[in-house]
Order: sequence, then structure tokens, then C-alpha cells
Amino acid sequence: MKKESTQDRIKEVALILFARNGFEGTSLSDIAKGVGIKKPSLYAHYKSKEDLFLGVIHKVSVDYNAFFVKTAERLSNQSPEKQLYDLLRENTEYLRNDEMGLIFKRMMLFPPESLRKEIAQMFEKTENVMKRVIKSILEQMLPNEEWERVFDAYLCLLDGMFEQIFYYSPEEHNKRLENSWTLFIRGVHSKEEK
Amino acid sequence: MKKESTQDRIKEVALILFARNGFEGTSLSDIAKGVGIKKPSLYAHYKSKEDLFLGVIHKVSVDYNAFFVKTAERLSNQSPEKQLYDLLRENTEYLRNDEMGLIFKRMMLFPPESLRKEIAQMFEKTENVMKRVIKSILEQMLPNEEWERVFDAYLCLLDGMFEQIFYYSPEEHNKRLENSWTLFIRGVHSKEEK
DNA sequence: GTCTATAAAAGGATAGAC
DNA sequence: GTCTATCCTTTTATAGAC
Repeated sequence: MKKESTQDRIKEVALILFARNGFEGTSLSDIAKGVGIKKPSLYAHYKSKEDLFLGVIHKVSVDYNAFFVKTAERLSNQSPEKQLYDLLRENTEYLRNDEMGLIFKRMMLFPPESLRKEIAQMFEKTENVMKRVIKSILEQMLPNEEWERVFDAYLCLLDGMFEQIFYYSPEEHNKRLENSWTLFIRGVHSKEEK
Repeated sequence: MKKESTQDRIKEVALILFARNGFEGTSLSDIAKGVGIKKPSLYAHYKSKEDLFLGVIHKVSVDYNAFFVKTAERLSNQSPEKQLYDLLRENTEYLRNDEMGLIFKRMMLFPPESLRKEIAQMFEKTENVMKRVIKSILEQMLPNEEWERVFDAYLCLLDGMFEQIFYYSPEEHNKRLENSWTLFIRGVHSKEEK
């Protein structure tokens, strides 16, 4: 049980509140109350609300990139198809848990207007990481003229499941993931049928 | 050129601002300024900010339901497969234009905490409308044991393309739609391959 | 680093004249 | 219906004691 710095506590509480209520919907009072300090004390750690917010988002972004790469590496000795399936599952699991998926999604889709550019930059890196990883898996299993199509469909699958996290219970969501995956992989195998 | 009531002007401006900046991120001053009146004048038309917001969302929800049903009806004399494809395309098109998709998405995923229940009710109706329409198309083309799987995959396709509206240019987005659709429909045709 | 006190601005909302 | 004036609350942020 190692003790946590106040800075980390602040980031932790801020993550949860920003995720649930957004940037504008979260006040520094809320955060201070959650941490158990008074509002002005926050300014000993961050120089503004925006500064704190960017700190939180930066951590979210870095953590997610690391998760994605590490997971792909761990799966890399399996068949390409199994890699894709497990990556879909673990990615969904990761984003479903805690406030991670919530804030990730919220900030990618609806960044506060004033920070749009800074946030876009962070997530551009994330996008590139994902592309590189997925592409390298697809290249192991597909002819050249096919991989872009499958890549697009796979990303749509990831995005669709991402979206549905917020609509359905974990059980319902898992069922939908299985069904969507099954149809996807059938489509991959059945080349030039049409 | 028929003249517009101030009420409608307010709703119109509020729609755009709420869509871009969210409920908490939009102030009544912003709306009043956009309309060209003073802030207190808003209260002659709506009794509170929440009231105005719910009015806007209600219209969005009703409009979308009507669009979905009307589009499906218009397509109903085509083959089931063509119906699915055109519905995907037109739905994507509809949500991509104006601020419609933006506010629709924002409110489904991140309603303001205080209005969560009211909004959930509105969109429950939307979900049922979509389910009914899609199910009736799928039943024309699939055996009983298959339709649920295809239904889940089709919804994932809709949701994935919905999500991607915000990441990509219309051209890039259309390319991705084509590729995702192609793989989807291949999967539908290639039954029990695995 | 944390506190109290306080500033300065902006938020939603109401009263009352026109 | 729209305005000015005003109220009350909350917001971000700073100053300065401990």
C-alpha cells in the first residue's frame, strides 16, 4: 500500500468527474471536495483548470497507447485471426471498465472548444498507434488488395462496439460483440463471392 | 420566404449551440446573442434553460424518428439487401449533415446528468423505431436462426459509421462505409462456412 | 502545501416599465 | 414580448497568513 501524492489524487478524482460530467460540467469545487482539500489548494499543483484537464487527458492517452501496444505484443504469437479477435475483446474490455472508456470517448468526440487542438494532437498519436498495430496483423493474413477493405471494416467494428458500450449491459454487449465478430470474420474468409 | 416566429429562431440557435458546446457549455447569453435579443426575453418563451433544452431535444428526436420511418417506407419496394444498403447510406447522410448528428450523438451518449431520465425516454422510442424497421427488412431475407446475428452486426455497422462521422472527411468516410458494407454483406451471404 | 478571505466575472432567473 | 435593472449563486483565480 504505497501512499499517493496529492497530485495523483487530484488527477484521479478529476478523471472521474470530467468523464462523468465533462469539462464544463465539472467545477474545481467538485474536484477539491472529492480530494478532501480546499479549492485554492489545487492551484499549488496546477496553474489552471485547463492545465489540470490537459494533464488528465494526457495520462489517459498515454495509458491507452501503452495498453494497445502491450496487448498486441502479448498476443503476437497467436494466429492473425485470433489476434484480431482477442484485440477486439480486450480493447472493448479495457474501454468498458472504470471511467477510462468514458473520458476517452467524450474527449475524442466532444472536446471542450477551447482545447480542441491540443486534444486532437494527443489522439492523432493514438490513431497512428492503432493503425500500425492492426495493419501489421492484417498483412500476415491477407493479399495486398484486400487488407485496406478489411482494415476499414475492422475499425468500424471497433468503433461500433466502442459506441455500444454506453447503450447496453455487459452481457448484452458481449452477445453483440460475438455476433458482429462472427459476421465480420465470415466476410473476411469469403473472398470474391460477389 | 415565410417569417419565422421568435420561438423557432430560439430553438434553431439553441440547437446549434447545444450541439457544438453541450448543455453546460452553452449559456443563455450565447443563445440570446445568436438570436439577437436580450437574455431575459428568452423567459417569455421558455420557463428555464432545461425547458428550452428539452424542447430542442424533443424536436430532434421526433424529426429523426420520422426520417427513419419515411426513408424505410420509400425504400420498401426494393430488394431487402438494397434496402439495408440504402438505409445505411441515407442514415449516415442524414446524421452527417447540419448539427443533427452532432446533437443526436451527444445527447444519446452524454446527456446532462440532471436530464438523463427524460432524454433516455425520448431515445428509447427512437431505438424501438429502428429495431422494428430493420427487423422487418431482415425477416424478408433470412432464416429465423440467422436474423438476430445479422441484426446485431448491422446495428454495429450503423453505430460504427455514426461514430466515424466525427473522425473523417465525407470522402474518407464514404470510402470506409463502402468497405465496411462490402465485408458485412459478404458475411451475410456466406452462411455456415465455419 | 494548505488554509481563509476575497476579488472579478459569469451563470440562471425575476421584477417591473414600456 | 422585449427591455433595463437587479438578485443570488457559483465560477475561476489570486493574495497572503500559517
